[in-house]
Amino acid sequence: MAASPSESETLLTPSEVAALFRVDPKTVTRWAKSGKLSSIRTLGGHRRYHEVEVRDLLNGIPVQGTVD
Amino acid sequence: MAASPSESETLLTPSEVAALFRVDPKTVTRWAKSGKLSSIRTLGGHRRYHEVEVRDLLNGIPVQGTVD
DNA sequence: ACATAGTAGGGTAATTAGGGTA
DNA sequence: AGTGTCCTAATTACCCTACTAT
Repeated sequence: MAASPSESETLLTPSEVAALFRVDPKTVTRWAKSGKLSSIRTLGGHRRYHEVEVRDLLNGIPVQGTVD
Repeated sequence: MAASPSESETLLTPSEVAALFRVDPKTVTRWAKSGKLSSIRTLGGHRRYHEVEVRDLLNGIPVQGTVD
């Protein structure tokens, strides 16, 4: 049985994603707001990103249907 | 086991690469478009270059199979 | 409750992409 | 063929203060 993909996923902080792309953390936030990158919100409002999605993006694999 | 080369690599901005080669950033872009230099893209379309590859090129070590 | 580091938010300057040209 | 420069539009970086994460 396949569990929901939303669970058991390693989450990355904005600064970690920023380091992988060599951009500013604010830029990653901008990507999330634009819907270019899906994001989870902590109860305090901070964003967390799926590692698998980020790594796919780094490898040039486009991801679809991701709205913040 | 060889992991994806896109991971765990320090990336350089176009201007940083340009400074290392003492050329205009536009020239670095042309190298990437020609496939002479591999590059990844930010979600906004800006290019980032692998530092190790740039270092090798600076040392006269040719790199193969790099298509923009 | 306190301290440190990271993040959200808004606003402004600096880079970059892309085409065309010298 | 290869590089530098000019242009506009888009993207990204840095400034700040307040709030969250640990």
